[in-house]
Amino acid sequence: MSQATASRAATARRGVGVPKARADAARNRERILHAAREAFVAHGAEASLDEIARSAGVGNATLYRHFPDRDVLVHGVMHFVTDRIVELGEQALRESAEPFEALACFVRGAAEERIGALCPMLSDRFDPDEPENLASRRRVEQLTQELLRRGQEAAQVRADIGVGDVMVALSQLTRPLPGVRCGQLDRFTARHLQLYLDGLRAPAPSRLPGHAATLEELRPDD
Amino acid sequence: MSQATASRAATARRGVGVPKARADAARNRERILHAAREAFVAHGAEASLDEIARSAGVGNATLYRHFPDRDVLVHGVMHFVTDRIVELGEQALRESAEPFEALACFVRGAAEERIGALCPMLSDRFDPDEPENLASRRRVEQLTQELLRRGQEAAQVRADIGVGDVMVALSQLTRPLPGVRCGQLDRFTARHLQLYLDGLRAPAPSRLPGHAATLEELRPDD
DNA sequence: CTCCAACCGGAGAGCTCGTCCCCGTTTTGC
DNA sequence: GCAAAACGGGGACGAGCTCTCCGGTTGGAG
Repeated sequence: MSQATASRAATARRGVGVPKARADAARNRERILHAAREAFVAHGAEASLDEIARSAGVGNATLYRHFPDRDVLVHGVMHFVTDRIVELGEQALRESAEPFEALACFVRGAAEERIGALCPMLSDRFDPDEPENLASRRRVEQLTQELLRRGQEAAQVRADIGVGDVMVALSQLTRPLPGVRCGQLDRFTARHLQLYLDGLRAPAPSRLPGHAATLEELRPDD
Repeated sequence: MSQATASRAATARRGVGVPKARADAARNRERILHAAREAFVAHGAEASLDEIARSAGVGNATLYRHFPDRDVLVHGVMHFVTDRIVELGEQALRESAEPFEALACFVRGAAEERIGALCPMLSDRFDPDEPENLASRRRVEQLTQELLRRGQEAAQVRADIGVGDVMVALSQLTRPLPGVRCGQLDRFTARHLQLYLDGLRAPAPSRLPGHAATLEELRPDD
C-alpha cells in the first residue's frame, strides 16, 4: 500500500475532527500491529498481550492505551492485514499478464503479509455480521475469487477449487510449527507454497474429495 | 498396527516381570493417548493436561497416575504415533504397486494418525539424543526416505524434494486452524493433502527455492 | 460369590501467568 | 522552553494449570 493510501485509510478510520496522533504514537501503533500480527499467526487470537508489547519493543501500558482491550487489537490487526492483502491482490490483477502468475504472486505476497493472522476472523471473538468485518471478508473473498476465475478461464488453474481452498491452505502452510525455530521454518514455507501452487495447476491430475467452499462456510456458527 | 503387534510392543515397553495392567487401566491409558495426541496437534506440546483428561473422559488423577508428568506423556504420545506411522509406511511399501500411490497412501494415513503430533519431537521439551527418541525419528525418516526414493526413481515424484518437505507440510496441513470448527476443517484437509500431493508429481512444473532438508536440520538447537 | 488390591474421579492447595491500572518520567511539537 | 501527550515499569488482581489427597468403585482371582 502506498504511503498516501495508507494515510487516507488511517484518516478515514480515525474519523474527522480527531486530532492527529503524535509521531511517536503513530510509530508505536504500527509496531504493535506488526508484532500482534506475528503473534496471532503463531498462537491464534489468544496470544499474550504482554508478550506482544514486549516483542513490539513498547511497554504494556502503551499497548493498552492504543487498544483498550483484546478485541480492539484483533480488529485492528484484521483490518491492517486486510488492507495490505487487498492492495496486493489488486496489484497482482493489474500487473501480471499471466493469470496463473497473478495468483502465484498474490499467494506469495499474502504469505509475507501473514494472511494467517486473518484466522481470528473465523473465531468466536469476532462478530461476523458487523458491517466493517463483513466488508473486509467480502473484499478479500471477491479478490481471490477474481484471481481464481481468471486462472480457471484461461485453463491455467484447475477448475475444482474454490476461495476457501486457497485461503485455508495458505493460512495453514504459513503458520509457524510449534517447536521449530522460525528461521528454519521460513526456508520451508516458500517451498511448500510453491508445491501447493503446482498442485493447483490445470489440468488436474486427480479428483479432489469433497467440494470447494467459500469463506462464508467456515464461520464457526454454521 | 495389528492387535498382536501392539501387544508385543506394549510388553516390550513395559518390560518383563511387571504385572499385567487391569483391563480398565489399559483402556484408560489408550484413551488418554488418543486425547493427548489430538491436543498436541491442536495446541502444541504445552496443551493443558486437565483438558486432555477431560476430553479423554477420565479424571485428572488418572492421567497423572499413568503419566507422572508432562514429559512422560509427550514421550508416550510420540512413540504411540511413531509406531502407527511406521506400521503404516511399511504397509504402503508392501502393498502398493505404484510408487506414487504408495507415497499418497502413506501421507493420507499419516494425516489420519495425526502425524502433526510429532512436532513436539522438535521442541525444547524433548531430548533429541536420547536413544529411543533418536531411533523413533530415524525410523520415520528412513521410511519416508524410502517411499520418496522409490517414487523418484520411477520418475513419478519430482526429484527436488526431501523428507523434511513431506513431513513438515503434512504436519502443517493437518493441524486445526484456531477458530475453525474441527468438522469444517476436516473436510478441507483431504482436499489440501491431495492438492499438495499433486504438486509433488513428476515432472516438476516449477523450480523450488531453497533446498530439501532432513528432519535432523529441523532440530531447534541447530 | 466374595473379597481386596488396584484403580478411579472430584475437590482443593499452591503457583504461574495474563490482564489491566497507577503514576513518575520522557518526548513531541508549537 | 513549556505544556500536553505519550511512555514504560511495577504491581494488584484474577484465571487457569499442575499436581496431590482421599473416599468410593471396580475388576478378576480363588
